[in-house]
Amino acid sequence: MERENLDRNFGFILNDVSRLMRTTFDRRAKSIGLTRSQWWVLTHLYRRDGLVQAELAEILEIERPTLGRLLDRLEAKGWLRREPDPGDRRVKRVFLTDEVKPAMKSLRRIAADLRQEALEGLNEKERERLVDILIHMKTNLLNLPVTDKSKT
Amino acid sequence: MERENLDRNFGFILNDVSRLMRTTFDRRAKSIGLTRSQWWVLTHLYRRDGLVQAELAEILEIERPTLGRLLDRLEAKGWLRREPDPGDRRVKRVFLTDEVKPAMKSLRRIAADLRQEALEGLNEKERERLVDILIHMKTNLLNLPVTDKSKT
DNA sequence: TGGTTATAATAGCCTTGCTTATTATAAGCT
DNA sequence: AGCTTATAATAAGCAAGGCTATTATAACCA
Repeated sequence: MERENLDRNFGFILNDVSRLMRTTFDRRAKSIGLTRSQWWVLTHLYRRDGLVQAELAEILEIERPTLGRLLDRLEAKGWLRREPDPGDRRVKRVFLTDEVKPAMKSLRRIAADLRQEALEGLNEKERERLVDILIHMKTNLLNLPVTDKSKT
Repeated sequence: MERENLDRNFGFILNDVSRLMRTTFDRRAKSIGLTRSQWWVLTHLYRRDGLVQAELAEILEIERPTLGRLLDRLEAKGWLRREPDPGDRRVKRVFLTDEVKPAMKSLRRIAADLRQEALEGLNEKERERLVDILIHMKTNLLNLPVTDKSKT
């Protein structure tokens, strides 16, 4: 047991697969000028335009400063704009610009293709099972106590 | 189909799970002063000390500059040292220092605990199946053509 | 031998994560 | 009203990915 099989360490395979999906997507989307993370932001705004930054960060499950910088870049490139909230001067609401729509279509296609290629050779049942397992794991991880727990 | 279910987009769930594993590990390992990526480097060196940087990057499946900076930090903190190769002056070989061994034990424990917690509620068969699926996906992704393929 | 090609490591730049700390503004309480 | 607490956004700093370009050295070949 000193010699666990590193090649089947699922934590790192998970990491590898996740990284490969991200980098492949980013390479393919490069000509459009968007990364996968940026596309994901736009996708959510596309469904619910005018969100407050804090809400959007919550939905995307990333920290607010992380989202802040993503929005900086997206705004600089003209994909969205931030507008002050009339009722609360701390708040900024985020709105997509019109340039977004056509790009979204290409990106959705890139995403769908990549998903298809990644899952090639797995039948529908296996795919469903995979998603179920991942959701299960995510729930496990979100329910971990925040504290160190190096005892037990 | 305009309204695909974002919550079951496996690419992003995968990303979430991977990120949660990483950040949880890193928080727990913080007191030791190592990150998960750094631990992974040490783990491989522990098995094969004295590797050339390029070989190590290949094994870890990360780019050489990425590894280079990881090694910078690890070297600065005294976990390893780089030594010139006597036969090829371009090459540096990487060796663990003695401080590493005790830390490795704690980290292996943190990793095992986390793995256990993440997989809680999944039986052995499901776990095996998960790893099989992930390896399958990884193979798919590694075999993708490098080119853009926005046709097809 | 000398010129070209290939390889190892690194520098430099960009993105996206997380943390912690600041600043401005709201909300809530006495 | 005024004080305290909470919240929104951002700044600043660190880590780890990627990519491209540089530099030093080997290897190859003519």
